[in-house]
Amino acid sequence: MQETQSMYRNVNKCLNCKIRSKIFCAKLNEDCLDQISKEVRHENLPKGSVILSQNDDIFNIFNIIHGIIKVYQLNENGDEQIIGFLYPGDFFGSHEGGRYEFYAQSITPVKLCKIPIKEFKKYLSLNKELHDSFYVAVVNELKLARMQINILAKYSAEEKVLDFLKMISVKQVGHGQPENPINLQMTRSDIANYLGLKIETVSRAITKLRVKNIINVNENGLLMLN
Amino acid sequence: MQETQSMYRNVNKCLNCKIRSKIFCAKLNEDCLDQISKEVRHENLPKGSVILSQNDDIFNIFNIIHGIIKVYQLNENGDEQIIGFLYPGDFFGSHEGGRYEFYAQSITPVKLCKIPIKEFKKYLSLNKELHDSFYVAVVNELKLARMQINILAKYSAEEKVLDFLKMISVKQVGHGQPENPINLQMTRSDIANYLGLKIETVSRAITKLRVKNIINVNENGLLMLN
DNA sequence: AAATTTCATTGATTTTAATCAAAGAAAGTA
DNA sequence: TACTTTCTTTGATTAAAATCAATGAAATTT
Repeated sequence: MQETQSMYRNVNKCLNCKIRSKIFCAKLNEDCLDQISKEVRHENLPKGSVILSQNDDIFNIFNIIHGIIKVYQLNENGDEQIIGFLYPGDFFGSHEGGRYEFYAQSITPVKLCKIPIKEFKKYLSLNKELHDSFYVAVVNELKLARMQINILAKYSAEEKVLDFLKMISVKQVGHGQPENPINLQMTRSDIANYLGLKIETVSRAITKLRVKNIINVNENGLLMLN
Repeated sequence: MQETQSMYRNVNKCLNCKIRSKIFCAKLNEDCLDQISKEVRHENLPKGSVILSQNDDIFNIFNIIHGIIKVYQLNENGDEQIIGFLYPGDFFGSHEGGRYEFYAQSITPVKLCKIPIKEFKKYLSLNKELHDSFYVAVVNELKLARMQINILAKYSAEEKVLDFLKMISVKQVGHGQPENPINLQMTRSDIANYLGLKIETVSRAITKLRVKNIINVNENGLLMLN
């Protein structure tokens, strides 16, 4: 009896999942969802939580239900290098080689869906569509990485910062939010790191863009692209 | 009779391929190699040839048999942004979405193995290992892209150039050559572009590294990492 | 081989971003 | 609420890379 209750609760977790249509779980039929919902755990974590670390063994993959995560690597000097920001509907943690390739840390409070990789791999090998959606996910990561390369290679700080703001705006739209205002949840320090700049330079670039009326600040202090 | 001759010639092309063990073709059995060798074409191209262009429909995928290729995108200002250099044994041209994601241009004379994607896809769907090796290839591209991000985000030109030289050295070793001397087939302009610097800055950085004895120039004028 | 073009290095100057420093704003804690 | 800490902006100065310019070296063409 208790088992049945628990089952139903779990089925609901996946069947009623708000981000399911956006993620690879959209490829799973009801039977699969039924089974896998027993394995997934929802986790609520405060801002600043390190969810996974580079080189750790992979035990779980994660979907972001809400909140924002920054993804970074440590370079050979031990310095953090941010390589991306993840939003609701994004997933992370799957890699060839069995070890995580980066650190993932929440920059807002987050709600995550945590799936044990061991259980999940069973469905991967059975479901070609599901398998393909992982391939597409990596291809997408590659596109984002190359977008970052194109931004980093720009010569002026102003261009880099403007491109960054546009990128976040586009990301927002992709996650069902309006393109303006730009919800910069990350700190200036995170932006600077992502762009290969110093925080003062980012701050001054934003000021210059405002003076040039390329962006402006709305009544709530949020940035707007003009 | 002529048909048979032609067949044998083609079989030999793949069976005797020098880079086969390094690439996805290693996953094909003799039967497959036999069949596919009828479809592949070898192409010898001079330095400076544009092999494929961003947004073109994908008709072929390519393996590099020898020579070096630069891969670049055009940014929104129409400027070239180099996102990688490819060496013998590297393959390129496969993408989700049916269109090439970048330009590929030879920076030395090259010999390529050209495989029609339409024919090749038949084997892909039948051979899981082959399919997986494509996934691994994308994951590898992603690793390289993130390596470039880590280099681009560095604050000093000297660090960027040194990291670049080390990267090329490691690439050489991965392709069976010694780590020294460093065979920089690309121009200073290409290096500068890859690193988000100007050619004069690259040149000066190399001079500084030499003065500091971090690198030196051998009798043939080639760079050596100390 | 000579001429031309492309590529690489170095110098002088200008522009830009980093650094150092301080103050103001926002967020978190007692 | 007051206090503390963190984050952001702005100013002054320094350091680094871009730009402008010229020369030298290498590769390509005739």
